[in-house]
Amino acid sequence: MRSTEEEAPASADAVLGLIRGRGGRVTTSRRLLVQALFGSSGHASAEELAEVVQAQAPDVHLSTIYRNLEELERLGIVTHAHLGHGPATYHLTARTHGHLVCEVCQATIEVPDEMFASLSRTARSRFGFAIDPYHFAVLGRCEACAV
Amino acid sequence: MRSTEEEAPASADAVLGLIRGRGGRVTTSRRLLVQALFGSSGHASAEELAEVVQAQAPDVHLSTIYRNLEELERLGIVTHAHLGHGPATYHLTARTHGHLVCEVCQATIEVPDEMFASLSRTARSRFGFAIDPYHFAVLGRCEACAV
DNA sequence: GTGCTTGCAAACGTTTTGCAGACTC
DNA sequence: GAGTCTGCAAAACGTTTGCAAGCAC
Repeated sequence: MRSTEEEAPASADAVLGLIRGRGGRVTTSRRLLVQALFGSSGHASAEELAEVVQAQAPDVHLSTIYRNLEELERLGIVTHAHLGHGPATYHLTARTHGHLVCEVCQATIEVPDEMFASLSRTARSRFGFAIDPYHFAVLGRCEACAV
Repeated sequence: MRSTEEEAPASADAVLGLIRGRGGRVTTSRRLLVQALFGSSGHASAEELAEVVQAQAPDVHLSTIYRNLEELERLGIVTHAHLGHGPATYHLTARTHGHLVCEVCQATIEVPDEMFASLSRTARSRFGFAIDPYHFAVLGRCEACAV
């Protein structure tokens, strides 16, 4: 379901090497951003990542974070997900996983891939459609907020 | 899965009666909006609904459409769904259904409820989570855009 | 006349873009 | 030095809000 294009770079340095290999420049903002991604639990918005980066380099602008995240997505290193309303969250592609998000309290449950196996199979056989269960969370109500 | 609170009003007039019954006023913009919803195929954005309304009453403002849609959602008559990036779509609650949306070409497939039965069961038993498969579409790739 | 509703304008939060200067290679 | 990357400011997008005037009841 998750295709490993090449190998996923396992360290910040490996990612920076990949950037350099493609003719890109290794700048302070990029180094710090990649480090922030490796250090993040996996649900960081652009703004949160910016704060981590800015702790070390206060002048890095939010638009630079967005531009670099976009570039990292093009390289397949980063993936974004939408967990309901509010900002998108960014994480290393290797750490991708599905989410259940409560519409009421915003609680987020990370779910194992096999939960989508049946839906995935049916969508493919009935509609030729390959679902990507990671891009948008599945909304609903958690136990505490049940109606 | 879909609870019929009272009966779903079956006509524009019935909806307007419901509004009046709650102390609300039946205004031109409301009448036209409700008619637009009954006339719509079911995937209309606020802006598209505004255009339909404005064909008859050009001065109706987009913000009025948003306020009225909000009110209709409070009454349980209207539901909105997010089909990927871009604006939300609004439709009569009675016409709610799930969606598969292609990340590449935006093609939208309406899917029968039972496609989510297995996911729904597993989410409930494993996490006590009641999924709402209508609020956010399931993204992926359609047959034509498969990788 | 009461008070709900409206149009307008302005703000919102998230993300994107144009530009001239700064930096990596 | 060539060309990429940056900060800043401003715009874009969909949506929400404050306000005074306008309309349904």
